[in-house]
Amino acid sequence: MVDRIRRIPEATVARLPVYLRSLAELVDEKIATVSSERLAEMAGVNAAKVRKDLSYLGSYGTRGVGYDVEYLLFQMSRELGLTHDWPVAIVGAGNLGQALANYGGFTQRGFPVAVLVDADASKVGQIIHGVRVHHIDELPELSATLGIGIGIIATPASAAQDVADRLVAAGVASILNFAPAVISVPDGTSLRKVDLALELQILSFYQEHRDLESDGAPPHQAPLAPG
Amino acid sequence: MVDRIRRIPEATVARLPVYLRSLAELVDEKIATVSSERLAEMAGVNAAKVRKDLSYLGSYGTRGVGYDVEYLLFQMSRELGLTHDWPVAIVGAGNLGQALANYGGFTQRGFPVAVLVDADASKVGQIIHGVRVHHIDELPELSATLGIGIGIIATPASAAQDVADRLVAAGVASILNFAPAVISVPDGTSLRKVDLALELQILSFYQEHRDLESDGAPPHQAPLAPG
DNA sequence: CTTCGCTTGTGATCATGTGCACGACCGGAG
DNA sequence: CTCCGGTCGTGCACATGATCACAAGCGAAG
Repeated sequence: MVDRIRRIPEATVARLPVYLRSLAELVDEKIATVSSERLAEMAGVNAAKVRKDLSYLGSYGTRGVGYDVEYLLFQMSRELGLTHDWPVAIVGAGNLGQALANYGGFTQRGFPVAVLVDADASKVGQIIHGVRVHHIDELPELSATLGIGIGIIATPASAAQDVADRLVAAGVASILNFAPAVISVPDGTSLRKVDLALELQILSFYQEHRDLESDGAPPHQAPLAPG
Repeated sequence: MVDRIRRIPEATVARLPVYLRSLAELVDEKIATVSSERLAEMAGVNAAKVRKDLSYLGSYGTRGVGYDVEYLLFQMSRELGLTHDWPVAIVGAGNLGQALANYGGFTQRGFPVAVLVDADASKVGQIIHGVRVHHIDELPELSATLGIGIGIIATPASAAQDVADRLVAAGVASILNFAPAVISVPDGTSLRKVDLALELQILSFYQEHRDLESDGAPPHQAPLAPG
């Protein structure tokens, strides 16, 4: 592979964080090197896939030995852009928004909740888990001042598209959407979604079909998220 | 297509709930028929994909006209197993578990939270949003009595695999995992995961690479979840 | 220096998913 | 009855992703 022509496949990108977490566990256990096979087991994937995925990052392994855990962890963090913090803005200070602000896992993993934003003036000024609620009209200034890199949409579905537009207008190029709605963003903006009801409905489908197909057909395999 | 040989592709299954939501909107707007093109726009996908996806359910469209909204909605609900409720058990009554129990969207969409379960005896007996907390050892009886179809893991990562094993042992064949850990389940059990930190890290990757590649390379397209 | 066991990196193959293009078919107009 | 605009259903080609299998390369032992 030539040096800088590594366009990393989307499917691989989605797995890198899983490897990262596995590597972090290995560091905790003071394990210095790891084989693709062991890493595959920890990440719940196939060993060949691990090797191919890691090869997109560069040739960081040693044949006959494996991968140096700390070095690989560092390289992967660098590739994922986790060597610095990404301040996050949560839009929507309702149930979900508050719960997300309360969830400590974000800050701990380099995504500090810098600000909560809501359209409801009566919520502005409240402090939730140490984070102040601002009015959504302040988004552009807040984004610039706080260096917001990622916006999280935690509003009702009806407001989601408008909020997405405002985030884009405020210069936020990465959006995580929790609202049960399809939203569209311009090219150059990344959008991912988390939809709980959707996940449950997918589970429902497979369960229902397991129940129905009690005749000879082979059982469904456990289907995992598309990434 | 012969009558009952419709093995629906995984990618299609993941899109069905999105179509379902779009159809529900159309019903609200009293719209009787819809073309694949319109539905595609609402669901944020390609029209040909819509037609192919829907064709797996059967030939429910009319050439020159489109799809009957209500009829298609009914057929899709049936296929997804949404004609009856799926009682859900949430394992872990901490921050996340309580937030999930509070989230009304589940019950509303046919997934009532039947019970909260925790290993901490001091939490047992509490009522959270109308749902009583039981001890995790009671899982088998609860599962049978309440007809639990789906288990939601909302525990710390360290407990996730053990909880999954207990759910499977209690006869729960569909699991939604919120814990940031890879867990494995036997064949015949469906497993899906929701990992917030992972989503943020994926966004971080693309943002970092947009920032870096300010030279001639074409911009990344907004990457959506693999389904 | 040579051999040997082990593990990586990757070419090749197969499976799955996407998108186009077009024939099949419907309903309405004349 | 025939024509015609419109939309579905699907065969086909292409893109992406998963898996296999194996040569290349490393380190240790003798």
